Amino acid sequence: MDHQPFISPEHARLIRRLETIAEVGEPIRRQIAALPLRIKTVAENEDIVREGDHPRESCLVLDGVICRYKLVAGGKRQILSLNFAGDLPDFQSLHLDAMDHHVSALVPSRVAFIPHEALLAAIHAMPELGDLFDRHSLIEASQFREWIANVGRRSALQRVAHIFCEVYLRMRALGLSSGDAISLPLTQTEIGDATGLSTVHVNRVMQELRRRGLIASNGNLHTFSNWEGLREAGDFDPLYLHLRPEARP
Amino acid sequence: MDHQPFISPEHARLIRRLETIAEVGEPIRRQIAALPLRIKTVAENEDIVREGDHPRESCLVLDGVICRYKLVAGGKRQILSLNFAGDLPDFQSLHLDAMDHHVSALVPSRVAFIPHEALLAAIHAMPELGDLFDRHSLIEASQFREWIANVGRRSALQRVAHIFCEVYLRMRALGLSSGDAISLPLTQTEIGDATGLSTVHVNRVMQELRRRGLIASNGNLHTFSNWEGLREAGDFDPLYLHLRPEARP
DNA sequence: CGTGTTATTGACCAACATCAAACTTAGTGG
DNA sequence: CCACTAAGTTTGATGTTGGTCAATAACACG
Repeated sequence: MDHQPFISPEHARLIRRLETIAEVGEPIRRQIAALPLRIKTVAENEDIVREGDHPRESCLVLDGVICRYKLVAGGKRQILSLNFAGDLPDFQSLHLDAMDHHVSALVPSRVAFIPHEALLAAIHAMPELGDLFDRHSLIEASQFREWIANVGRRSALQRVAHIFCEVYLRMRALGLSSGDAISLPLTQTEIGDATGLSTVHVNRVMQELRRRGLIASNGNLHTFSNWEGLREAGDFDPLYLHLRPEARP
Repeated sequence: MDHQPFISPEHARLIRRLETIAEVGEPIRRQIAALPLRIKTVAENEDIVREGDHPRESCLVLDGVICRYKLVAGGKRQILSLNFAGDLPDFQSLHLDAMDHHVSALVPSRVAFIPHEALLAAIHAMPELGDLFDRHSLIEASQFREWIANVGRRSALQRVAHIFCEVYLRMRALGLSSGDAISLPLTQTEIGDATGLSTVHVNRVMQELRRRGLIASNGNLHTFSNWEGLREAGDFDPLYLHLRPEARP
């Protein structure tokens, strides 16, 4: 009879992440635990992968905050996603040869690279793992869709409130929250790049959110004591995150 | 020795679509050709799938123009994608139980429904088909990312030019263009819903694009005789479409 | 302490939204 | 064939959200 295999804290990050969206059985855990990881520390604002690259490994976030972004004519930046421990921000490179965006660290972070061939072998050996990654990718696409609606059709205040709602729920599902608070080291410029707003306007919106008692910020610690109010202000419906019932609010 | 299997025009749509992003070998064609299709005609503005639904089949576009959209607080609509013959606008429902957006027809269209169990069986029988669908889904996610940047960080004129560039290249890859022109029955309100702009402003931007000689519209027929100019005006780089070399400009 | 980054403020401005009306076009039924 | 209608386009006037610029304040860190 098999005993419990050793699972490193790094592999555990990925397992925990996948558990937020589906049940992860023992055989899959084992398969994941056997993936080779090349661990790397990245500095603040260091690009991990750049647009046009042809990566041969995918990146797993271990600690810190990673973002994906694009630059448009005129040098303006659009952040496409925020990623935390367990996320796979360039899983796509497994099936697409060229990167269509950059991946970078917003704060000093730790990531692990998993060779594509190891991922393919693991998926081949256990198709259920492939299903899990499929689900992961499709949920990510769902998050992108919500962001299109967010920057396309919501007011500045709604956009900022919405992004805080999303990040709060996702971090909570990953066990990265403390009660109704999260530690999120984002500058107002970065919030603007994620919501399509200017830094100055983000500042004014944040003040308004604080004034309304929807967000209390103390440095990087953001507290949401009036979740229902924030949810409403941000026109937020968590359906699109497709979280498992266990990971939902 | 095997003879060529019969491939219906409906199945051929899907094969042609997949050929725009990867090589599709004979065994895969056969697998696709065996998929059961339930064909349906849909009226203009008819919802094919609604947010919250739990579909048990995925929808293949055969003819017409389909869009996905979300509604935000205040009733404003954001179009998330435009889909043409061969597209699978709710392939995701294969792995995600609840729809997080609506799918609807912008003009009278024809679609086919493929039962999830048939898709799963086909993928199980031929994992390469699964890889192909994975690639399809990941490219779709890439398009969503580009749309985030489009509505988030580009000017009105850039947004509209960009969307025409994308649609032109995609339709051309599918064989739906006639030289440097496409027939695209979109109202200016719909263009606004796709770009996060008001109808009135879309009208003014379209006039400017015509004035500059970048788009010539005659009813639904849009001609792009100055592709390079349009590309530049829209800050458009086709990399994110991940088209096969054969399908590129 | 000095230095660099981030947050905040105020003044001003531009892009785009909104509102309302006129115009065009494509059916549609008598 | 011709009103009649509905949908879409276009125009003008006006309003608002959010951008830009520039300066100051608050922090963090060596």
